[in-house]
Parts: sequence; structure tokens; C-alpha cells
Amino acid sequence: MADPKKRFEIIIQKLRDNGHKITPQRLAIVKILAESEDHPSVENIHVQIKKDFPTMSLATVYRNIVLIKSLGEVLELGFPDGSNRYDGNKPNPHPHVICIKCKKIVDPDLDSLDEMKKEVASETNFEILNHRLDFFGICSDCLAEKV
Amino acid sequence: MADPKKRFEIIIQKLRDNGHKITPQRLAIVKILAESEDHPSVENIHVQIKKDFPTMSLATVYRNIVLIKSLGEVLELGFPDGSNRYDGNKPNPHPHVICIKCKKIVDPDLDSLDEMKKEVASETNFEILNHRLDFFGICSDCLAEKV
DNA sequence: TGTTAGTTGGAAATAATTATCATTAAGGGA
DNA sequence: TCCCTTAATGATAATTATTTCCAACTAACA
Repeated sequence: MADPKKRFEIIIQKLRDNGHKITPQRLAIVKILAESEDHPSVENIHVQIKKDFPTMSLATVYRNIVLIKSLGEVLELGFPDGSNRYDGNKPNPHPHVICIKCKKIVDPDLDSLDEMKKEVASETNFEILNHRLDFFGICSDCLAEKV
Repeated sequence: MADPKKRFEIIIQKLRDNGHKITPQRLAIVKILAESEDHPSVENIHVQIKKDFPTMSLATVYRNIVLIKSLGEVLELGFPDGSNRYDGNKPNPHPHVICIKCKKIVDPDLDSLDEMKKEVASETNFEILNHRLDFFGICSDCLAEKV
């Protein structure tokens, strides 16, 4: 996991560099995204911030995520059930392993992915820009409970 | 690509086996899914069928897709922009390469995927049940146009 | 400190999907 | 073949997630 403080600084700097203002609301959202160990949802972020910032609007959370996403500083994880969750700590595409019971998300290390990307590019003649790789299953905790 | 006729028979038989009635509407939907070379959307399927079957309801298309999905006979491709498209010809999870310009979808052959699944299982201790692998990029046709 | 353009909050609009409910019809049994 | 039961359908309303609108506000810079 990247250092949340550094990620925070990087995202804020990128916002400045692109001429965006740094508001308290924006700071609060970026802070959560920079940590985002648990891959929070929009709703989740909104609820967290409302504790200290009761007037925070849901629209503002959406707006900022769209903005930060457009700067490439947060990764959107769209799941088959239609829910979206976010990773601002590791914003580059990377594989996920998701437990369908407890919704836990783990980031595995997979060396073979880069090679696979090349394989796809040469087979299809596409210029590959992005990818998404998710595994769904049951984590060891939930497997143990099942008994 | 699997033989559309065979896929059609398989899906219909599975519906029968599970005690579902075979209606004209259902037949029309299954027919399109069994071909589904172009990975149609719900809207797309609805429009196609309405040509010959003007009373076909959008709700019926949704209902049948949910049903056939629950029988494991159609694969739902959920895209980052929120759109869903369907593959009833190859219903098992398989990689896709999607052109972000023209929305073309290609199915590449990737031998290394099975091995990757094992790698993930042993690294995370998950029981892997399902996966999703999509590459996004620009196809050779659109690359040529860009000039 | 004043100006200005980007940002916010709250509500309304939008889009995709699901639920509701009265009506219809598939398919098994008499 | 004709009922009868029950699932399926069509049309619409409800739901959910996200986006847009707009008036009021404020960060940033001179």
C-alpha cells in the first residue's frame, strides 16, 4: 500500500496544477480516497464525511470523484451488481479478488499480467490502453464459517 | 463461435428442465441470445424483436435475461460506463477486448488465464468461482482512421 | 480587499432496472 | 381435445444510482 500522506499530496498537487480550487470539501474527499484501504463507495465516503461536515452534499462527492477520476488519480471498481467502489491509493488498474459473501477485496500480485497484455495486443492488433481483471470467490474466513 | 442452433436448443431445453414455459416472446429472446455475435444490449434486443413483435415489452426482455442468467446460459458484460451487454453464445466467463471508439468487442484466446486463476487461488486462499477480464483500447480500424 | 471564475448544497432531472398487478396463455391432466 | 392451474406478459409505477441545474458562496490571485 502506498503511503496515504504521499498519495494525498500527489492528488492535491495534481488538482492545483490543473487549475482547480482546494476547498475543505475537496480536501476531505481526497483524504479518504488517498487512504481507501477498504475501497469505499460514494455513499460510504459521504457518510464518513458527514460526521464532521454535516452539510456535505452527495452531489459534491460525485462531482469530485468524477474530477479526480478524469485526472487518473482514482480507480473506479464497477461490480456486476451495479455498485461502484473506489481506490485512490493505487489508482492504476490492478487485479482484485472479491469475496462474494463479505465483500472483502484483496489485491493479489500477478506478474503474468503484463505479458498477457502484450499477447492480447499482438493477437488482436488493438492498442491496449486499459484493462480490468477481477476474480470472484469466497475468502478463507467465509469458507471456514460455512461449516 | 458455437453453433447458434445448438445454443438455442440447449437454452430452451434448460428452461424446460427447470419448469419454465416456452412462450413466443421467450423464444424470440433466446434466439437472439443464442446468436449474439455482436453482444447485444437489452435495448438492442428489445428493438430487434419489436420489428416482428410490436407488443414486446421491455420488462419481458429484462425478466428473461435475469432468468437465463440465473441458469448460467448467458454472460452479462458490464462496462465501466454502466452499460450492459450480453453473450448467450459463449456463456462462460472469457476475456474481452473492447474498442473504446467503435464499441466493437473481440474475444481473444488466452491460454495463460487458467494458470493465473490457480496462482490467485493459492496466493489469496480464496475459492475462485468466477472472474472477469476485459481489455480496453483502440482497434486497428479506428487506429487507421485516426490519421 | 475586490474581483472573478470555479465550487457547493439542495432539489429536480435522468437513466437503467425492478416491482406491481390485472390479464393472458402454456402445458399437464381428465 | 378441453379445462385448470400457474407462470408469463404488457403497461406502468417505483426504485436506485447518478447527473444536472441554479442561486449563493468562496478560494485564489492581483
